[in-house]
Amino acid sequence: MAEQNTTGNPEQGAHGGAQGAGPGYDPQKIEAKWQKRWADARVFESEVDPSKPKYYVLEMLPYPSGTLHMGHMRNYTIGDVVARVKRMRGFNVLHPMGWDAFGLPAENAAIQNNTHPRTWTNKNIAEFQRVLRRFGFSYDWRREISTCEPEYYRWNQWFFLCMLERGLAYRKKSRVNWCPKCCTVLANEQVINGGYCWRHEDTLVESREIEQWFLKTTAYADQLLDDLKQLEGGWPERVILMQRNWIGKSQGARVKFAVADVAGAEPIEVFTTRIDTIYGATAVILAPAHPLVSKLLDGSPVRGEAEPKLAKMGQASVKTEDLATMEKEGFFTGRYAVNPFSGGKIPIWVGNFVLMEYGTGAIMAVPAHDERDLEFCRKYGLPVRVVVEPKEVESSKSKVKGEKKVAGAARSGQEVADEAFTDYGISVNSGPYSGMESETAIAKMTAFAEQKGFGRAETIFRLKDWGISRQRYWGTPIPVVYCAKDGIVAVPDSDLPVILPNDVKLTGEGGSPLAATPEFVNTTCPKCGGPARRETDTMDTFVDSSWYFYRYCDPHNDKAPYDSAKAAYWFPIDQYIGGITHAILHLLYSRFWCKVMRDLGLITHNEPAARLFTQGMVQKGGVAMSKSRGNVVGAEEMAQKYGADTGRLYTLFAAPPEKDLEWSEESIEGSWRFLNRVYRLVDRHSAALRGVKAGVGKIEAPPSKTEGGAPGAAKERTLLRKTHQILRRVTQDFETRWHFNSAIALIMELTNEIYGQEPLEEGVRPEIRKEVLELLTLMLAPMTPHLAEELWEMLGHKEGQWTVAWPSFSEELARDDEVEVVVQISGRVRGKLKVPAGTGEEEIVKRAQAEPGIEHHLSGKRIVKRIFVPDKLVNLVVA
RNA sequence: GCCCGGGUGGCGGAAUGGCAGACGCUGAGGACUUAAAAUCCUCCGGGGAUUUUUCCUCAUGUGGGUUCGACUCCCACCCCGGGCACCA
Repeated sequence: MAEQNTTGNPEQGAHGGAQGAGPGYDPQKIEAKWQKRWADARVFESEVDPSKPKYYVLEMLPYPSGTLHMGHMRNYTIGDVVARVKRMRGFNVLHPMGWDAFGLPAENAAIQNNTHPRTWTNKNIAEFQRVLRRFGFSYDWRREISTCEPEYYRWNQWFFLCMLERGLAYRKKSRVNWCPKCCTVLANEQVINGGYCWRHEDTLVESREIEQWFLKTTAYADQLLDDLKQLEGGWPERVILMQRNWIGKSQGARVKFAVADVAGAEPIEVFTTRIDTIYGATAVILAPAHPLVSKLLDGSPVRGEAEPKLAKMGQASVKTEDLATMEKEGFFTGRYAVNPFSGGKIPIWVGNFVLMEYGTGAIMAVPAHDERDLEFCRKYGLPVRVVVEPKEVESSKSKVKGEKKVAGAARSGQEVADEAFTDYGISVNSGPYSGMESETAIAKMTAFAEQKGFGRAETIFRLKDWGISRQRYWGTPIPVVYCAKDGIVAVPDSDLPVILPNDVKLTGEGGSPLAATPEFVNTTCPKCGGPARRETDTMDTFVDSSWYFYRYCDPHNDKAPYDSAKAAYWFPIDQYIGGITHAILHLLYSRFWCKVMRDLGLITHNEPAARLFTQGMVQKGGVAMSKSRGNVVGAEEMAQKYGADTGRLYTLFAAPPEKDLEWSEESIEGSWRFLNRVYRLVDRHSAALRGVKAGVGKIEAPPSKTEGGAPGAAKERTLLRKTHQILRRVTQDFETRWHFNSAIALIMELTNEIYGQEPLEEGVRPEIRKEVLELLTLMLAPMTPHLAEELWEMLGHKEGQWTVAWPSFSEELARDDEVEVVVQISGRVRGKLKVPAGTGEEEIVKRAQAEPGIEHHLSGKRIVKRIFVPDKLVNLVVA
């Protein structure tokens, strides 16, 4: 075994080396040792403590399926570094972990393997937990939650009832997205790539109509939008933007068009953001599903030919992918509408591009100023009437474009050429509004419509209410019963939780498994005591993850979801970390839930997370790691081969945290080598330094040149200077910018410097050697905590490193006494000068001019200007 | 189509408007070794001049601009990645 002392073969650590007790770096042994010490000392357990500043750092909770791979570990490593740095900085850190344990894969796996979703889930949780512990993440495991436990989901039910009581939860029949593979309803957000299931990317989503439970997210649309402002600076701009687009606020007006020549006909309401273009409306177009369509066709002269067309549209594909490119189709209803402004009669059409779900399901077509309308009207020969003209043609660029548009735009409202002019401009051909700027016209015309009672200003949102019903087993039962006498009855609080029965047949064949379980379905009405049926839908799992981080504050509370006082201490989350994939769904629902809880009086803040960080993916072969692609690098495998610290270091070093990272087996070897290098360095010196009384912060001033007359005084100064300079920069990288990769580069640089000064015993006093090596281990502590602890102990410390604060650097020691000043001639580097720090401009210029390599650049020329940056650069501009 | 990111050596990536390529990987050479592994040291963007030392020059997607000085700021364009997309 002796010859293996310095082995760098990672396999040795895992196998032979571990039992050998040789002095080499043995991560298996070291990591187990320190994980136990931390657990015994309860280092990561935290409680409410108003005397200390708090810091809540959280990584998005995982869905426990498949294997934990390095993609997961990157996320947790970033969070762990932040948690450990903040802890070293004196914060009371809350850093919890839990399991998003409900969901379809468990149910599918159970069907496939003939087991129970709970068995499958708990097995995975045990597995995940073991691997996370193996990586030494600083979680307070006492706070672990699992969303499939009744202790947790009971509060989903409780929140649901609160919302039901307040009208925020309601039931309605609605057209839904149905995935034939999941056999369940999907939220809009779960339909991806223009019509495919988010879990089964090859499965086209169908459209069905079912009774569903909804949560009224739209009641908070304005707040969800407005409060995004509070997140600016703390959340990535693009996430804010994606949410803003998703909410899709649109300000405009609702305008009624009366139907001509039909006695008692209901007027058609349209929504428009451009009421100023109404004089240019040449048709009113209804969505095929609009309820007025059949009434208009009733008795219409064209009824015969129109009805088959309507029927055909009704069964058109639901692929939203096609929607964008689909040919616009439509037909005339035989009826006319009256333009409330001009009094003119325009035809009423039905068009497949008009969406029933958006606005009023009807539009006015203004072909001259809307591209879609233009396309439609062209196709069917409807007239195009120009009512807005560009303001003065300012630039040559817009002239080119403008020419095209304005060319045919004769004032008469004849056919215009080519493109619709959709910008704001000046109204023309618009009765009394002609000559007004678009903004003015919009305001005046909206006011007029309001005054006359045929319209009003209106704001609409793209955001829809959140459909939470799932016809599946493995989720939170929705706590209501249906009674023949009393209708929909809420399960009283005292009867919560409505327990998800264990004994259920899972077949995977359509419909809800709960509905086929009579023991669950048949119950009594809480109101009248008569027979009743339970709701058999379960909740979308996004409900679970919408508030789980509050439960971490108070995970065992059986009287309330959490104690408000505890939440008030810990919230908002100071740093939330997760993938960009959750930029809309999870984060929007969480924000909604927060606002509901605030209105319930549970909390007082508006937003759950002050800062959000979206880390990049870990890829292999250019694509994200996933089990289905078969390109995962297993976390446990890494821990066995190199140890957790190497795995952690590599994911931090290989790329900045926000960027995607391409996994490289060769590069991780580099991280492994580096840790070995550090280990050997400290190991070599530890015996001599163990008893030395000195260490961090004890050295405050640089040793003077003459100190002890030692020839190594310069060496000591160099070492101390480098160490403190790097400590300063590493501190910045951790605190202000999360540049973990460059922090590691700096620590490597320091290690190289120390190696370069070996043997340190020659000329460097023990207390200085000790200070330098201690700072090195402390800088590594947040990233490779096990190794750092081990080295700290090797240097003679009885108390764990967790008791030590982040070191502060000494400006005095970091100061350069000699600097290299760059000499530029007319902006080009021509030389460098070594001068004492703080040398003045005159002196530098004098020396620069005397420099041999520089002379010839100056000869025969006149210096017309000079720029001087102290201790950095001098630039002589010559003519 | 609209809105965000991003283009730097063979590769991953560094650079408050001030020496482009830190640090690592790969590769080459050397030391140690009987040998290999490991370790330690040196070199490693292109072109040119100089027999060494060294010097010049081009170079951060392309083209302009601002500046004493631009990877960094401004304008236009090209390419790659992502999001949204008949939203009236």
